Amino acid sequence: MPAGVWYTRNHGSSLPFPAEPFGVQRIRCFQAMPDTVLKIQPIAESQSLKARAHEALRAAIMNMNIYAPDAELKLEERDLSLRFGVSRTPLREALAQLDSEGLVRIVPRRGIFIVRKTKAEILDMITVWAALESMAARLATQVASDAEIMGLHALVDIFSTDEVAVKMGEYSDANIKFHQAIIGLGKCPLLARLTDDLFVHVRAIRQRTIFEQDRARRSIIDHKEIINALEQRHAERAERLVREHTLKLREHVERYVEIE
Amino acid sequence: MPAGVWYTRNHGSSLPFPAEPFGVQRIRCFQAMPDTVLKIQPIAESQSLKARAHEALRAAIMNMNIYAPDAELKLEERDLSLRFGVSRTPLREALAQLDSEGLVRIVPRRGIFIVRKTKAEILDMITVWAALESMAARLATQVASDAEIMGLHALVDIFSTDEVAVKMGEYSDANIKFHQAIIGLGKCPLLARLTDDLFVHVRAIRQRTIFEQDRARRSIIDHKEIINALEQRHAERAERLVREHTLKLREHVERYVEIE
DNA sequence: AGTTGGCATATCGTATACATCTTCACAGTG
DNA sequence: CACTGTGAAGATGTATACGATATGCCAACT
Repeated sequence: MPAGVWYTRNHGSSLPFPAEPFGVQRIRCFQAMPDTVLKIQPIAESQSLKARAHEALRAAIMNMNIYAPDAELKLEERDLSLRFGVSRTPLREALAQLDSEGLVRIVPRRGIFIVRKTKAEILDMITVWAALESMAARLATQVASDAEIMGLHALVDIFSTDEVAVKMGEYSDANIKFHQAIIGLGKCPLLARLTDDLFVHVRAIRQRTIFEQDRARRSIIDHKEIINALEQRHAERAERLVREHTLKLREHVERYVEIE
Repeated sequence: MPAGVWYTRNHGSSLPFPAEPFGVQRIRCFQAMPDTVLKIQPIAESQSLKARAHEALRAAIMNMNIYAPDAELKLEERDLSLRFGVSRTPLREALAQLDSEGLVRIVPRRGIFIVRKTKAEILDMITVWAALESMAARLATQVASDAEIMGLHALVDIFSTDEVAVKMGEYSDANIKFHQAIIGLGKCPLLARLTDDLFVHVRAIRQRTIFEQDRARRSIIDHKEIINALEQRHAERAERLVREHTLKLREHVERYVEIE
């Protein structure tokens, strides 16, 4: 058994269990594998309070309709601290991260506010989304498997262009999943991470606008064309269709949507 | 003088001076303007220690060649705390931000490490850069002024394709500025912010590769074509040229550059 | 000789304490 | 009546304290 294995195991992870200070007990964590060589899989890093607070806050904000007129946008550290049961320190570190992700804004000495984007910022986000998703589509034509591309049909075909009006809620979900799926097919983790940060806001807009002005029906048509381009491995076309599709959303928002 | 002016002035900013707690003294900040109406420009927010630490660390990391074999990648909180002259708390908040920006990685209980990207991650970053800059080019054809586009010549024309070999250092700078300029012309702040996060790494790669294999000469040719497309307000072409130009870099890195 | 166990030290994560600033209300003044 | 100044209360920014864990060294053992 090479010594390096143990270093690998130890590197970059502290233990997920609260108390287990003994080397011997650590070894017990390793279960005998059927293979002849011990296969080490990295242990999930112990979630620091900071990390957990970050996750919880992010989830909470994403589940909240921040564009509702009566949305409570101010966060109070002491309140959060009490509700999470941790002190302000890890909380503030989590908030600092959310700040640089653009989800909240820390105004020195004034407080922490959930960010409600202005219309201009939302248009920017849609633009960036178009750039990223269209690149993902381009990549997908090169790296996605046929099966993966085929999987997209499930998010589109069940809705005929007529049925859409009936299954509104479902289609809104499927619509959003479709776009996420394309980004996934690009197999570029950074692309996925960046769109994650935009997701809260773009999702809210997609949900809000999908049933305005016949957009759902046209959306399905676009999606089918996109799948087709991907299936044909036509990079330029797939990229262009995705970009144009998202820029249509941008156009629609610019013309018809009033924020606040 | 409308009362609202004062609110505007006070909102979202505390004072940039260390000690000035009196309203009367604050009023002295306002200088008489030639116009009849007092023009208020928002005062830069008082830099919290956190913000300053963030800025300083970011600058320090960006000025460091993190890909040098002997680069010191581990950061120690106490050391930084002493050198900055602030306590660990604001420092840690700054580091939490740098972590979510991807510039450093906080490994619980192990320390804080400046992130050295893997080759795969660098390829991803270049890909994303291509997506963003090409979108910026598209936007630039619509929103940039003629004068702004003309300004790009300054970063290209001074280097003839022959001279490039001579003025290596200068061209490396100009090359990078050219790409930043294009992104600026898109006038989409989000686009600029996202590329900022990629900048450290992409810049390092551009600097490292620009003089390999005749790339500088070809780069100038590409840049001239890009300017031309922008001048003609040809969105599709500008976008395509920028994308292809950056994807050439990606290709080059993938083939010839070894990271670590 | 190489490996294991124990201990000291340094560093990190978190909690708490303190200083400062903002906010809000109300009294005072023209 | 409107505006300005004052003060208390609450919230934030920062410093420090403390417990827990990782690391490195040295001795003991196989």
